[in-house]
Amino acid sequence: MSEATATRVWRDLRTLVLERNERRREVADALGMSFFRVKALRRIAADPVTPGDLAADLMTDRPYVTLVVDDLARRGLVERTPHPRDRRRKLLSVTPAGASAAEEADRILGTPPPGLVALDPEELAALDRVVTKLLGPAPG
Amino acid sequence: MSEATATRVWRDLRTLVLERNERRREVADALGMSFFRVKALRRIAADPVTPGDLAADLMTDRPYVTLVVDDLARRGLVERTPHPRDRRRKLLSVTPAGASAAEEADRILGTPPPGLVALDPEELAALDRVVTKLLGPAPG
DNA sequence: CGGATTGATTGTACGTGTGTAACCATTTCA
DNA sequence: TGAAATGGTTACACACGTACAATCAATCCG
Repeated sequence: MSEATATRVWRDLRTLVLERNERRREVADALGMSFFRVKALRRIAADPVTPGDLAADLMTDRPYVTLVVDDLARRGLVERTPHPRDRRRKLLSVTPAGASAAEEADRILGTPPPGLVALDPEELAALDRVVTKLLGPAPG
Repeated sequence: MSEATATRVWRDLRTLVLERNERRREVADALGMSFFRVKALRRIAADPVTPGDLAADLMTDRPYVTLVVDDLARRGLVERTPHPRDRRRKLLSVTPAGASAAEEADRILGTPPPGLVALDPEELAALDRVVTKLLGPAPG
């Protein structure tokens, strides 16, 4: 019984996030770049990284990160600075323009759907508790 | 206050669905095709459609649907049959092999994460209520 | 010191998805 | 009946992401 409920809830959660509130296209249009590059920019804006680490985070390889960073740098959003302790590496960081672009992306992606905001406080609090629990210990 | 909570819950929901349980790659690997084509196959399996309607559902254009359906047909997963009332149109439907491939995709995508199954029945029921409400009236 | 390894880059090839124009058969409608 | 519109297809150009091989500087380690 509970398993069937879990399956239905999971399907509904996917529908909510992936279908009713899919904003990849919106963000990509707003920033004028592919969603993949938005992810790269947001990752760099969150905290400076080396190209190698960025490649791992994006599930891609280093050569392609070079191309993506070239593009972001050409747009004036990202800078390459030398790594303080390893001259082979570079540190990728955002420029002010890059930071504000990343903020816009965060704003678009992070704005909760109206229905969520309109929930009764008790329902929202209950949802908050459960979701926090789900993200907590087990990576499930 | 409630708005801040909604924002946090939304971020957590996105993390849960998009990061902790992203299965696009897994499904694509399992079926040996791109996730986009998996979506096409699942859509056709759910109910026969015309190429034009499928294009609208997939947010793409008709010419590309032709290519995708060519590929799925070459794999023996999809068939084109004449439309009963309009000889311009065609009806796309799955073969038995296509149906079972779509079922496998559904199984992979639809299996709830362990943490969700492990919830207390009351918590799961509460989550079920709220999520159902969110999907209900307003499209938010 | 000197070979092996690491990190970033360049280059190349390929599959995939988007967008557009053109074509043909069929249907709709004046 | 004949012009316009619709639906699927073919063809083409292009951006994007994946995957490898190779190169070079810097670092690590025996």
